[in-house]
Amino acid sequence: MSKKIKVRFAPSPTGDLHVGNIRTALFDWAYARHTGGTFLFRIEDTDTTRVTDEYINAAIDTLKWLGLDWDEGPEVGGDNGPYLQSQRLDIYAHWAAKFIEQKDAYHCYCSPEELEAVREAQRAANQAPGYNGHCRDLTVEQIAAYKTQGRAAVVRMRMPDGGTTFNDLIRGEMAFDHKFVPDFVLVRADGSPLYTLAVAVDDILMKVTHVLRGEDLLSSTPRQIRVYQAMGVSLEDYPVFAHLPFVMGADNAKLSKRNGEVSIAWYRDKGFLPEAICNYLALLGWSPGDDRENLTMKELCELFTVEKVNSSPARFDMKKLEAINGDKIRALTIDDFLTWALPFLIKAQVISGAEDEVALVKRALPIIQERIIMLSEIPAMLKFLFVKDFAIEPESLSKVTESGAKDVLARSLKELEPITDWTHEAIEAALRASLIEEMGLKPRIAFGAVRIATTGSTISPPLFESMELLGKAASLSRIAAALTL
RNA sequence: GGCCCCGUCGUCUAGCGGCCUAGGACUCUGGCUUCUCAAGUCAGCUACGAGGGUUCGAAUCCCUUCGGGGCUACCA
Repeated sequence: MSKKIKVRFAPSPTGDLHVGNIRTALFDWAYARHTGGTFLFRIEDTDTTRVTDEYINAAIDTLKWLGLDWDEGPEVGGDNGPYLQSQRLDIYAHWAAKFIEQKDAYHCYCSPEELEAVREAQRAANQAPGYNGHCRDLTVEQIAAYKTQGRAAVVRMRMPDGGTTFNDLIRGEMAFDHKFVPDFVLVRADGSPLYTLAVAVDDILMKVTHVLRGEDLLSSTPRQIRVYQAMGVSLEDYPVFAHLPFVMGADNAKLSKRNGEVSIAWYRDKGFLPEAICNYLALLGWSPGDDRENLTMKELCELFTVEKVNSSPARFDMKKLEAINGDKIRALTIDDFLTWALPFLIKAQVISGAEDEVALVKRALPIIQERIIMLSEIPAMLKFLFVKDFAIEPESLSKVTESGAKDVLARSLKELEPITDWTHEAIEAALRASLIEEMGLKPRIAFGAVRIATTGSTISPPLFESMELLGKAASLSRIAAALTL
């Protein structure tokens, strides 16, 4: 029996989680769910100068919002915690000491300045910059001398001659010659651990079986494997690696602040649905193999396999995300749509959230559902139903003050006044009979004038439905008001 | 510079030696529908980076080349 699959997502929250992080998290999660395995969430906060509590909490919040639930990690706990590396310092210290004792690692007394000088020289000589092994085999006298100078040492892993090979699930057989993998630092001079130590130790201790991560970590894999060896892990207990291709910005550079929106918080504020974001991101670097594209989270889990992940990088395309978001919004039930819409309307101060307002919003949602691609468009679309100080947008004013329009409005007023059952059918029947048939006007001209008078804009939800929602009193008073302009 | 990864329409992709005069989706263009805007629907544009091989046959295999990206930290 093969062991149960455990996939981990281990971000280093040095800022808000961005699109690339989330795509990785999504794949990690989907793979765990697909295989019936465990999804583990770990915070890599060994770089205390860059990771903050605020970012950690934001990361937790973002994953929850997206619906990527984890089985082990912050808040939910688990048998292999703690899941914040900053709380596991003693564990790393133990292994670092052991590595030194085993001579797998050694103290390096070179100062940052000296190392930089070496690299500078290497660059000048057109050589590959990298640690030159200066402190690999210091004598006791040399060590004593350094100590007398008061030098603090880092712990460096000794890379043996030879190479490392491993099978990447996405890229196949990978081979790295140790000539190009210099001895690397495990522990800083102040005693704090580095990612290089912590990832490897944690993946083993937390019994992670599959490491799916960004391809930027591909060339650091031999270092992780070196740590497994030093830990005495047997080959069959090494995690399996799969290096995901990048998500890039429009100009082919890595996605960044200046190159497309990266922060998931931005997408949330804009009114993208989590399911749309996940659906779109899943299609970046992966496809189910057939022509299916509109997938629910459930279908995603059922269909997702690492083998189907592409090896080439993908460009982020906002237009396609928008298209998918529009699809997802249209697929929402009215109750769900209402739940998503309300916060946007309240935040924009279109409504306060009162019961009668919510009821009206609920009636109005069906007519705007197929007209928006983002939830943030809702306030502008429904504003006309709620504004106290109604005013026609300046750029459309002329279309309602011209004499032809005046005739249309005057006639409309006359025809609408007697209507007792204020429904869009009755409104439409009355206006069509008078404006189109009797006055012989083109619908777009006639209805255009009424639209501007009642909704304040040339663009609105369907006119008759809008007027029904607005109510008879408000509709008539707005038309009457337009007549006086 | 060195090491590594990658290369099919504008974009995301299907394709894993013959089913490909390369399919789907988004975008774009045009038509239909139509009270505006959408939605829907129909049609169209556009791709195997280049050059060599291997083969009866290559987008699919090999080599070279060009192009893009990553790593080369006491970041992750």
